[in-house]
Amino acid sequence: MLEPKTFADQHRRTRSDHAQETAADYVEAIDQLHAGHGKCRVVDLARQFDVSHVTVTKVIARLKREGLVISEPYGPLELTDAGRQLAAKSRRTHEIVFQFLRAIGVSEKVAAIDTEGIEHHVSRQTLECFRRLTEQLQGK
Amino acid sequence: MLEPKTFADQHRRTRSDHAQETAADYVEAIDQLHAGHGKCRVVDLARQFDVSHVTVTKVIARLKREGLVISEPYGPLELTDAGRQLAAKSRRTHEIVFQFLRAIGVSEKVAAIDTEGIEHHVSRQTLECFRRLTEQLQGK
DNA sequence: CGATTTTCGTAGCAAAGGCTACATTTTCTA
DNA sequence: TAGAAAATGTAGCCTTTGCTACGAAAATCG
Repeated sequence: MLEPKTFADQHRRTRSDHAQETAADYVEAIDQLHAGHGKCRVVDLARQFDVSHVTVTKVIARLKREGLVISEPYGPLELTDAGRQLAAKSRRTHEIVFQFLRAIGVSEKVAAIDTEGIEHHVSRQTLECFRRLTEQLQGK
Repeated sequence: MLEPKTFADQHRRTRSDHAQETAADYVEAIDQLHAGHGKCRVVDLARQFDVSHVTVTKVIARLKREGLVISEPYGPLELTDAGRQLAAKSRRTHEIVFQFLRAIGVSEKVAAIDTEGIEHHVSRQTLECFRRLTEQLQGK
């Protein structure tokens, strides 16, 4: 066990999962850009996240090390199976949180922003409560 | 400009406010430890956040530079007025989020954890929706 | 085809927040 | 009060995620 990532421990969660959040954001974006233009380039992500292409390159390098992304020099970015799985999971969570915020009365614009921040910090249990309440509120 | 700029604007927020989140967490903790034992020491924060005392020292050094904390060598940590204000605001937000999660059915344990993650990403508008819905659900 | 523009890679720097190891100061206790 | 224990400080290193600057590769345009 190289990394003691025992997330069973409770207090550790809020701190150092930042890299994991970034990973989720990136694969989600790659997935969506793929669905849109059919391909994803470094410069697309740079524009989307409003960072320099260098920052994107560095994050992508890490995601490649972690087996989430594949690409060749000057080539488009592709997700691995693991990358696609993470993207799908992120997208589902994102959607549940967003719909929940809309359902409780948050405006579309603000909900879009807050979802970005919240989605990485919602446990399975809370997510289920979100989904249930969204149904209830919509069922009215 | 192929992509709408709103995306970039949204992501800018989720990215680099980490230092501000840390500041809020720290002053909140300092405030609560103060309320508890009457004083707060580096080692208390180290235990609370489960990091080394060195990490705490470094964060505190930043918070001192930013005028949120005051302390003398080997002395206890004190909040400035600005620090207390931030702590109070953080505590209010924390409480609203926590009570909201409890109200929608999240267990106390999980709510405590998720609140830590969520509280820094909730806009004023969303917070107001949380508060309103909590009232409604409790009013039943 | 050549030239320009766009995209990408690399080098090097900074800030935050992690760590260990070791020195120092305070505090506790025998 | 002397010595041990606890707390704090300092030095030095790492990783992530930012940046600018500059050069190389690809794509586009004339």
